Amino acid sequence: MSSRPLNLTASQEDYLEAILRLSRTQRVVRVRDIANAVGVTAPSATGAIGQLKQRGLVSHEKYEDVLLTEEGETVAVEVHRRHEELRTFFEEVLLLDPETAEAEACALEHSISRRTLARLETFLGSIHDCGRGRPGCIRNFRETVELEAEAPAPRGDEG
Amino acid sequence: MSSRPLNLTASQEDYLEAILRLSRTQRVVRVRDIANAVGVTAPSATGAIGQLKQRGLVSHEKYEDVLLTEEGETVAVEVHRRHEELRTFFEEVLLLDPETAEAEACALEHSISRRTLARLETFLGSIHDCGRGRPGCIRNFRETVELEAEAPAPRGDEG
DNA sequence: GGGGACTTTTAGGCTCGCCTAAACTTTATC
DNA sequence: GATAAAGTTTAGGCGAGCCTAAAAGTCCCC
Repeated sequence: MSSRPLNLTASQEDYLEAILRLSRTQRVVRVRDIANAVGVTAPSATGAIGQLKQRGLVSHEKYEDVLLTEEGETVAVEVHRRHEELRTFFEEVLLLDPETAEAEACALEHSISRRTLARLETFLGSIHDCGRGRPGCIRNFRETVELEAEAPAPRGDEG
Repeated sequence: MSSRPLNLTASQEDYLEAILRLSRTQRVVRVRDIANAVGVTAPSATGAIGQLKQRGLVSHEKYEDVLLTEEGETVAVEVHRRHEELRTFFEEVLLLDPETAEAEACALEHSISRRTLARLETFLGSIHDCGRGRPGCIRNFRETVELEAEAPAPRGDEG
C-alpha cells in the first residue's frame, strides 16, 4: 500500500497526473505532450521528468517517450483520485459550475491531507444518499444557490 | 470594497495574517514576532516586510515596529476571514478535530477562490440550521464519523 | 540519402522564498 | 556611560520552477 512519504512537490504531482491522463488517451506519451498538458515549455518538462525519473516514478530514455513506473502509476492514481474527489465535492455538493469545480480541484488537490480527503469522501457518501427525495438542509441550500444564480451578487476578481 | 487584484503570494498573505493576529494581542508588533509567527528566520521576515511595505500594505521604519496600513488591514482581514471560514467548515461540517481543521485551513486558504468560498459560506449556513433536531444525511454522517473514530481504519502518512 | 520540420536536450538566466553569517542598532544592566 | 544581550538588517547563497535561445537528435518525404 502507501509506504514512505515521498514528499512530492505540487508541481511534480501535476506532472504525474498529466502523464497518467495522457497515457490513458494515447499509445505513447512524449515530452511535448506533457509540456502542453502541464502548461510549461518543453525544457521545463524535460527537467521535471528528469526529477521524476531519479525518484523512480517514470522511466525515460533520451529522446524517447515517457512511461510511469509501477510506483509512479500508484502515486499518479492517488493524486488523480484526490483531484476527482475534490471536483465531485465542488460540483455535486457546493453546486459550482464544472469549470470552477475543476479549477478549484486543481488548485487544492496538492494541499489537502489524506485524513481530510477521507472525511470528505464519507461526507460525499452521506450527502449523496440525501439527495433522493428527502427534504432538509441540502434542499434549502440548492434553493438558495438557485436564487443566487438568478440574481447574481456583484463580484470582485477570482482567485 | 475589494478593488484591484493585488495578486499577493501565499507567503505574503501569511505574513499579513500573522501581523493582524499579533496586532490584536500585543501593543507593538516587531519583526521578531512576525518571524516567529510565520515560522521563518528574522532576515526572511525583514525581506518579506520590505515587500509588503513597497506595496503599501504595512508601514515600517528601520529597527522600528511594523504596522498594517489601512489597505493592509483590509487585506489581512479578508485573508483571515477565508481562514476562519475554512476552519469552521472543516471543524463543524467535516467534523475534523480542531488541530487538523486548523492545519487544513492554513494549507488551503491561499488557493481557494472567492466564488468557492462564498458558496462554502452559503453551505455552512444551510448546514448549520440543519443540525437542530432535524434528521437526515447530516445525522447519518455524524454517526458514520463517530463509528470510524471508535474503530479507526489503518492509515498512511499525513499530507 | 539530403533537407526541412519537429522534438528534445543543453546552457544560461530569472524570481521567489528561504537560509546562515556577520554587521549594525537598540535596549538593558551594572 | 561602557558593555552585554537582544533585535534587526545586510550580504551572500541555495533549491525549486519556470523561461529563452541554441544545439542535438529524430523523422519524413521527395
